[in-house]
Amino acid sequence: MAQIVRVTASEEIYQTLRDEILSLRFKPGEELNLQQLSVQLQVSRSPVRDALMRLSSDNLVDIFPQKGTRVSLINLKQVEEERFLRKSLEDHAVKNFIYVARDDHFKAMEAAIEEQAAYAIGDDFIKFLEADNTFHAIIFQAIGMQRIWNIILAQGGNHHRIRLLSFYQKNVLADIIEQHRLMLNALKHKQLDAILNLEDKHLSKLLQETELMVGRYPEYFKQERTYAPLQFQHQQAWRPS
Amino acid sequence: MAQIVRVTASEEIYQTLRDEILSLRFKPGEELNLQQLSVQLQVSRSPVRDALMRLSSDNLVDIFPQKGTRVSLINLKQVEEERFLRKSLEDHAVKNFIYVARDDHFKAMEAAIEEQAAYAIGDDFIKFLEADNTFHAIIFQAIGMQRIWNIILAQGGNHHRIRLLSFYQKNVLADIIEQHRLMLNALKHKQLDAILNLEDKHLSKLLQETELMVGRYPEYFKQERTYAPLQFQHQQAWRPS
DNA sequence: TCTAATATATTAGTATGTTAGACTATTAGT
DNA sequence: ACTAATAGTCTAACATACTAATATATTAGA
Repeated sequence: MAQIVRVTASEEIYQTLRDEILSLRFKPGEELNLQQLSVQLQVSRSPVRDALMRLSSDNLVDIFPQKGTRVSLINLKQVEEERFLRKSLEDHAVKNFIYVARDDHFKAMEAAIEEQAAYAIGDDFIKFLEADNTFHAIIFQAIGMQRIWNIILAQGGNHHRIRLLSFYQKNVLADIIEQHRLMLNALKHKQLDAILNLEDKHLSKLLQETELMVGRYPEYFKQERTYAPLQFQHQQAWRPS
Repeated sequence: MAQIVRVTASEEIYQTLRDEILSLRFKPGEELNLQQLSVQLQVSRSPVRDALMRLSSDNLVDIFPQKGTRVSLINLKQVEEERFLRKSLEDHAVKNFIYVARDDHFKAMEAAIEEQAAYAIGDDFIKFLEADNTFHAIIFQAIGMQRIWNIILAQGGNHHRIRLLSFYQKNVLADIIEQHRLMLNALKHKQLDAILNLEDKHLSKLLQETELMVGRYPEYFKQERTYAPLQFQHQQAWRPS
């Protein structure tokens, strides 16, 4: 049964823009002009608007009615919540995973680590993060919770971007690879406590790095608690400069 | 500072339709005609379409391009995943909650339980479920993770609907209230294990009820893998073995 | 020079027209 | 009667037009 997957313009544009934002090629705070985008992408405003609305519900863009749209700043409160989400779900997933894990899962995870190592050498941060995601995705795949992983991805835009920034720090990549090796080993031996501790360690490291990142790229971060723009109706004071 | 909250037609329609679906006034499987809805709601197709797209990413409607749109059937696999999501996040939340819980939190939870009891007497299932949600929302509110609770709500449409169906069973409401009382008591005494066990018990009860519901309302459930509707969400690259 | 009123430009939200895919009913050919 | 082609009728996706809200530039008045 050959499924014909119809890819709409809206879907394609969504993926394209999401990619640009998550890769930081579109900078946090950067203006996104609907009119201009539709000209560049050679389509009408409708599919572009659809894509921007979806990105808004991903918290990746802020839409200010009658004012403009911009790539969302990295909101530290949201990063915290995305990490809470991720930690909760991974802990639970891992608990189930050790009972169903098969050798081919471990093989795939090893492959993902090797892939990471290769991209680390070439300093290809984006591919590195993709391989990192693959490593974790395998766990959710194995327990039949693919959709849960998709939620983590969809809701993890702020976390994703700050991680990408952190890769510019020395040793960060090597540390991640080492942690993955340790984690894989613990998974193989069903050492649940060790796994959860590793994750905690990983997370506290990220917290340290976050401070560094805010210091280095202050313009990318939401500094003050202002009025949070809601998904589709907003009332925030923001002036395009 | 009087914030003028601009409520768009699109937003209003989204809430309205979502309400209709979650309350089961719109039946699972029921067709939703864009043209027809826009006439009924006295607006153009645009805001209705926006609302339907958002409902699609909530997994509450399925959009089949060039074919039609319908209220999504209750997908048991998705129910399972929504419960995984909820259980993971609540466990983690409760662990944090017992350290920050104050008396006014407990008071609010007691009030929510009393509210439930009142609605149970009147067999107002929808309000009952609202009060149920309030009970759990307080925990997330207390630990500053309101957005996490919003994710549970947004992603919990299938779970919500099957719970609502289950209320037609005898004793279900009374059992839930009793469980909440036990849980609140355990929370007050920081008995973490007791809380987690109560949640597990609660969940296994739901599994039993699920089977009953499928038998009673088979037309509301997705039985077989048919054509996958176009999903407005991110697809992950890794393929199953 | 400074402030206030007003015109102008720009924006997202909404309305409406058009296109193309998917199904159904009908008809033509055997 | 049965199949194959086709016309007609649905639909959502996409394009375009319009409206109302908001920011900015300009002007008038002191």
